[in-house]
Amino acid sequence: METLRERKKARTRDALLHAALELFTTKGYEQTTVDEIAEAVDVSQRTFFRYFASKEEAAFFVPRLTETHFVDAVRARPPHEAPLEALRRAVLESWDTINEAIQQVVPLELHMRTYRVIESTPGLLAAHLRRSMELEEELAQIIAVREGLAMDTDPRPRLVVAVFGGVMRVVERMWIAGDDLSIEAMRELTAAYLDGVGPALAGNWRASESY
Amino acid sequence: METLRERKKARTRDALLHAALELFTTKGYEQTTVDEIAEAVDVSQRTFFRYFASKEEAAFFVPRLTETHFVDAVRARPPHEAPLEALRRAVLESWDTINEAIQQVVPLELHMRTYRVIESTPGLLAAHLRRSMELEEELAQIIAVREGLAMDTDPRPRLVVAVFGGVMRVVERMWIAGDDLSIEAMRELTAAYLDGVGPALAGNWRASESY
DNA sequence: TGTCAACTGTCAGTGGCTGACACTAGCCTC
DNA sequence: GAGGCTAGTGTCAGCCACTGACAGTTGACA
Repeated sequence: METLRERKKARTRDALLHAALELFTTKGYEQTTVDEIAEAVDVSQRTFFRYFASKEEAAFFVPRLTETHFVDAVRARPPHEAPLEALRRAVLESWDTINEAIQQVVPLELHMRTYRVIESTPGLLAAHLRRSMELEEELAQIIAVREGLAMDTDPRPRLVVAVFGGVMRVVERMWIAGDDLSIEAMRELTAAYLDGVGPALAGNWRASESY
Repeated sequence: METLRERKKARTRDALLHAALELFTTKGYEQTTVDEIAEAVDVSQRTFFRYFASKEEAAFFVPRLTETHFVDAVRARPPHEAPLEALRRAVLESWDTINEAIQQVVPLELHMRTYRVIESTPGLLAAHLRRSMELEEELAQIIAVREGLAMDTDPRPRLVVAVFGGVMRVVERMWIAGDDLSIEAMRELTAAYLDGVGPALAGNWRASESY
């Protein structure tokens, strides 16, 4: 059974999160002070910092969920798949299931708006990239274990993951820049770009005008 | 002719830069306050912020030089080279010439130490990654022009550059982690990893145990 | 040499973040 | 169901990065 204390805690945390994201997406991240967030929920500033280690952490609360979700999907991939193939299937698959998980915490539309804020706020973008790098390190670890390799001596786990991460960041960018924000659009971009890497690296682009 | 004012200005900027990097590398970036840096040069804190927009900017003063240097090298590549080939040659080439340029501003050894601080300080690492991303955007632009493509519709410029950037970040990581900090070691890593990308993506690693 | 502009110091203030302490409210035991 | 225990909170004081405003100083240039 859930105690009253815990329910109360969860409620203020949710309230703080909502207030924060709502303010970030309306008046901008840097223009929003922690005092304002706290005031909107009617708690002290000090309390905000007991729930979130920093103002930044509030912005990345939902993204953190999706990352965990994706990592789990990679871990669940059958070991006979080649590394890049496993990563590819894991992303495509995790998108189908992640939305429900998000919506239990925050309206999907609010999360989308937040994502835009992250991409357009220098400080948040920087933090996002560092988080991506940490995630890549974790993925490389998983791949290395799958393939029975030592990451210290063999760079290949990190290389595939780095390439994969690079492509995914281009996908994010193009997806957000475009006007079709559906999951399907994202799936198509992902598939197309991952397929496009090989040819793009080869480099005789003038011969094959496929775009 | 150089005026006295300008010389004086250059001298305080150099002094501030040196003091900052020296403090960063000895007691750590976050443990160093701007007041300490200013005090070491015997100027007011306000003056520091007139030379550097932020504490961060001081840490990235030298890296910014090397980036510009590298971008110039890419621009100078003959247009018949394939994109990835041009990028590859540009890095390898720019390393040979960059060191002199650095040493005119800061002792090479101090710069190395600073680089380590950047990689191990979360806030600086995040900033570094964002800078890398901006650099990649610039490179993609150059590539797009070289190949006569529109970046809005054709993702290939961004894709090659993203892959290239990803590999270079792995190179940085492994190079700093290793114990051979010579330029030659870096050249070898770069060449090996760039060559290794294709095979690593293919994925049947168990067949070819080349590492 | 005197005037103008650039450079600097001082001061006051904002915002993110932290430690310390006192207080309140839910929990658990007797 | 009254007691103590403890988790959660508010208040206060303070650090640090950073900024605007104003006044003083010092190099440039006629």
